[in-house]
Amino acid sequence: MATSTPPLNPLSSPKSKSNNPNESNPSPLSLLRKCSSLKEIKQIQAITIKSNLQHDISVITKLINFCTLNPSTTMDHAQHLFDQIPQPDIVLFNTMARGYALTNTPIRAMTLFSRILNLGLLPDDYTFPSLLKACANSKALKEGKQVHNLVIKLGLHLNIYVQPTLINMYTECRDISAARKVFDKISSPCVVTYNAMITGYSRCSQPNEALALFRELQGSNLNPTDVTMLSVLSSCALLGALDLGKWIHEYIKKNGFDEYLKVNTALIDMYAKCGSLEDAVCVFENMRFKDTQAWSAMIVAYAIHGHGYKAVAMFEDMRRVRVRPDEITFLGVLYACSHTGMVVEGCEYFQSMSVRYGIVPGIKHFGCMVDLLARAGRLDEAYKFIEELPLMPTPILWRTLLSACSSHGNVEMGKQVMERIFELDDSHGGDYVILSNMCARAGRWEDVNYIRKLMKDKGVVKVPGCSSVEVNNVVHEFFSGDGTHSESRELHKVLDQLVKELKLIGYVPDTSLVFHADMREEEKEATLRYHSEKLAIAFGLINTPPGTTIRVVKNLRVCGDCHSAAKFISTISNRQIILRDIQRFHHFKDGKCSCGDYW
DNA sequence: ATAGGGTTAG
Repeated sequence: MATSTPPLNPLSSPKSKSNNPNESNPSPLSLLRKCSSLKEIKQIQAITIKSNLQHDISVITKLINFCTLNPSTTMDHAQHLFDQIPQPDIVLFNTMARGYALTNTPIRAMTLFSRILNLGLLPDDYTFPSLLKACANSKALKEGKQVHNLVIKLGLHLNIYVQPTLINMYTECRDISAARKVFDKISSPCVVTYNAMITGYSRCSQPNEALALFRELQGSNLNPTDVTMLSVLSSCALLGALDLGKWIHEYIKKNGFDEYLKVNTALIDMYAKCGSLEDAVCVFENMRFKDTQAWSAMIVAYAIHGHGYKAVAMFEDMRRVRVRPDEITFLGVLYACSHTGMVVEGCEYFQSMSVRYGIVPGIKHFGCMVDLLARAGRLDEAYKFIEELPLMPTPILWRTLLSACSSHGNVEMGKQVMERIFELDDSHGGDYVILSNMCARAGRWEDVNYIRKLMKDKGVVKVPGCSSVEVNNVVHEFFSGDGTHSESRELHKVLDQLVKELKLIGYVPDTSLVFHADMREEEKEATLRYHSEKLAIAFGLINTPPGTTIRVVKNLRVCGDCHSAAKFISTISNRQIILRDIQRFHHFKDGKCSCGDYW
């Protein structure tokens, strides 16, 4: 009878099924070959019904497990199968929980968990990794802690599969100290647990801690893995420390990790973010096989270095060799367009994203579009664009528009936008600073005073500007007006002299950017002169041999006056200055910047 | 039958 069914490829062989239908252990599971599409799963399901196995819990578990191989399209079906089982066992629950964790539907996972407890079933070491992953995905710290408590109660905190997910849950919920507490209690962590902790540090922007733990791992008798290298490279990228990154690259080559596709992608990212586009290109070109992620990393690399046209050309190459772009590729392309003023092209790519590739634009794509329009001065269109969004706008979208209002000097719209931001979040110091600077430049001092008072009343603080420069493998940090660095006195003198020389070749300090309205002109100039970027550049100038490129990393957007000064410094000192700010790179050379002043 | 850490964007 089985032979009369139409040919079905997922079946291993119809013959074996009719061999011994009533033997004690015919293992119907052996008939099920791995499959993941809904169509294949339904075909197999039809066979289980024919063989009257649709109530066999192990068969259904297997089917549901197939659904978790491709969960985004098959989990609804899994749910359907699951609902028909009157008394699921713990294995079936675990399988479902895994699917929910992978589809990012943590609430369903937690509901499942309550059901397990209510039924009096005992969750085991297979249950918790999925549950914790679900909590991590949804950043549900409260639920995560509950699960953690139960893990301890059941004595499963020693399980090597549970430990990394516990750490991962805490770091994804941004509770890094809780994660570290878990880590410290483990007597001999395995390499996966180390990786979870190192990754946690880098995801929480604590690259130095990540690197310290990597060194500890090197000192142990465990061997780092490719995953370790991904997090370590990500940490180098955060620091912008090129020399360190190069050292890690050597280590990667020596240990054969350069065979891994993802490690190479992370290398491209690291080199790009450490300011060496050439090295990023070199890694990319040496890759034998390039996937979507590798292409995306390279597109982003060109984009953040101001080579918008090159980034777009890369995208066209990618299409030519038939690598499918994903939502992140498009973020890179749109970013490139907005930072190069390619408004028409940007709009076209935005359209083609959904029309040709079926990618639903997310909030970040909309953010790129706001930036694209607003940067180009089409402020009204950008405003309308945000208002007509199918999603709830985040303060980030309005903030993007606010920056553009500032660079285009549109105070009226700036105020309007600020109101919209305040409806959502009034605790962001940077917003006040932008608006205040705008008003100051327009000479509206009463507005400036009002904004300052508002900040004071609400207790809003602005993030201090901080710039760092790497000299002889040591990263030196400077804060605005900083007098703490050991060489600061000398540095101030150097800057005083430097600014005098810069003025001779045409530099004019832009004192309208100084926040305090009631300062005298000389005081304002002095404040400007000791901005963190300038301190870092000056430190680089006096501590490196002539002609060396100076690489500076800043935590905020570069200030307009420092941008202007850096151009003049590149001329006067005959140096290349590469400055990474929170958004992108500025390459200063011969009095010009790679951003073309479009920022 | 079921299980851990992951790059690219922001």
